[in-house]
Amino acid sequence: MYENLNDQEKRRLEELELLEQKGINVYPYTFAKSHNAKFILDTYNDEAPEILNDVAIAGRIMSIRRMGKASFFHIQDESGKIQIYLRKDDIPDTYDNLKLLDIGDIIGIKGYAFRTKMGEVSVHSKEFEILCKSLRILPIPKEEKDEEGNITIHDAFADKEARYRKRYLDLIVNPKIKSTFAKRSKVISTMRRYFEDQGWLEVETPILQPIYGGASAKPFMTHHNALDIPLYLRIADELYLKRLIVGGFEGVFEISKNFRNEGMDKMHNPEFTAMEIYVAYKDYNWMMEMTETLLNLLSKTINNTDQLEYDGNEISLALPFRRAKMFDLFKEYTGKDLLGLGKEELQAICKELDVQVDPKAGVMKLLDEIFSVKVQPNLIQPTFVIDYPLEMSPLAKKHRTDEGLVERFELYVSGFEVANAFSELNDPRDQRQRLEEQALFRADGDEEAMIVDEDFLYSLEVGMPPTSGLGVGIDRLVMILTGERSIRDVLLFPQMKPEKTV
RNA sequence: GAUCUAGUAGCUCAGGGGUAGAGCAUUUGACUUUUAAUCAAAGGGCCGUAGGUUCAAAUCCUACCUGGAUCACCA
Repeated sequence: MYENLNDQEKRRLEELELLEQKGINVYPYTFAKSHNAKFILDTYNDEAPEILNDVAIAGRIMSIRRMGKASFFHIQDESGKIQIYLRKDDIPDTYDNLKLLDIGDIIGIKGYAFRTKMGEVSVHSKEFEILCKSLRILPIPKEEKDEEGNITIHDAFADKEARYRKRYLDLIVNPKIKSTFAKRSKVISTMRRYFEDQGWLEVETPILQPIYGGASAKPFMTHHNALDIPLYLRIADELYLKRLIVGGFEGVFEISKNFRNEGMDKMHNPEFTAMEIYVAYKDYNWMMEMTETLLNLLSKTINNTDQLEYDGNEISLALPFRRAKMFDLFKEYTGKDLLGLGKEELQAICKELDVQVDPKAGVMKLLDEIFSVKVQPNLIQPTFVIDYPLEMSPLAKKHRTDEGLVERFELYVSGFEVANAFSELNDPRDQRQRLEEQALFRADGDEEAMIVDEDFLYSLEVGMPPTSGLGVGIDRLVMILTGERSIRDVLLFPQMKPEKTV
């Protein structure tokens, strides 16, 4: 049954069997915890230790120091670590069973809190109970505390591959990362509550879609056996959420996974969490205010401040955020007015600016390239980039005054995109024309161009009120708010190449 | 996809053609307020995988596998 065990693991299995031979249930059903570690450490009072005279705590053994007839363990629960003290005099019948415990086992302790001679608040155990035996070895680091209380970690479990593949080990031995995921959870719950408070409705739309759309991306494909049809995993929620605005909801949002069959790097995971929201009778100006208010709220809720540090930069999420027209930013960072320029002119400018481009690239691609290289890295402080060229944005409404542009913004923080929003295109004639253009790009070999979705067009023909929509990349937002540089560090289980044993 | 770089004990790493190394972890013994506990002794390895060069390969060469970094692709 267990064949590839090393000597340490075999010994643990033997210990488990020994405990069972003594009639001990190594995997019992419950344990009545009364406190967690942090509570005891926070509330222990040398003047009145009796208030913690009767505590029951449980956790995973993280260190063992046996001293003959007395032992010190550290156990770790969700809140943190606490030391426990066990003495043969207190538990003469079971003390020897401690020898059959290892780092990684989970135990329950009943006893009282006290402070040791060395000054550490601990729990003096009157009873202990095994709650789970661990058969595998944890990569436990050693912590050294100097006289000022500074902790130095030795032999940290730092191998990124191992940490991502075995996240449970990472969480056990690097408990600090828990706070990243607690913050992630709080970002989502705060956002959800904010939207609900405005009266907007959280909805769920299909992940399996016969026609995918709402973004320029390559999809994952699957197959439904009973219907014998291909289905695609969604790349965006947009087209379904807009149908709901057509249906009469005036504010809908969805927080969900999207899937894109593209490259992976520290900004991209094949599945990622997006929040999309659509609000009727609003435009992108209103949406900018909502977005900056939301981000400011999130930062204050998660980090208690609207200031943050990311990638060595001090970033202020104080209101309002900067708004800058895309073509003004081009002027600012390249010194050139690119508005209305053709392909040859842009190619010449790329050469002059030393921006490498594909010779086949069209006007949009050239603009995009110049933007990514010359403008984007400068957008450290939160900046709404507004008013994009029409061809870049097939679902956005034409600008009310500027020919050739659409009412769109993208929010950049620390040089990367966090949010994307439009005044949504609701003229069905214009929408049909734009999607048909996409179909031409597609026929021309652009795998990411959008597909004509007749039912979506039908819904616009039924009529969608003026609407503004926003999409936020939750993973990137969490990166910003937690200071993490890689998307893998804000995903509990990032996608990895399968391990091959060749 | 390209380039660079890494893979050696459970963990963190050293070794760079000639007997496989350290610290921690583990085992045994001592120790009833220790805390990187300490002291004494012991066990533990397909040196990522497969080929090649060589009298001899963890070490040199080639390919592959799996990471990391940078770039490319990509909202």
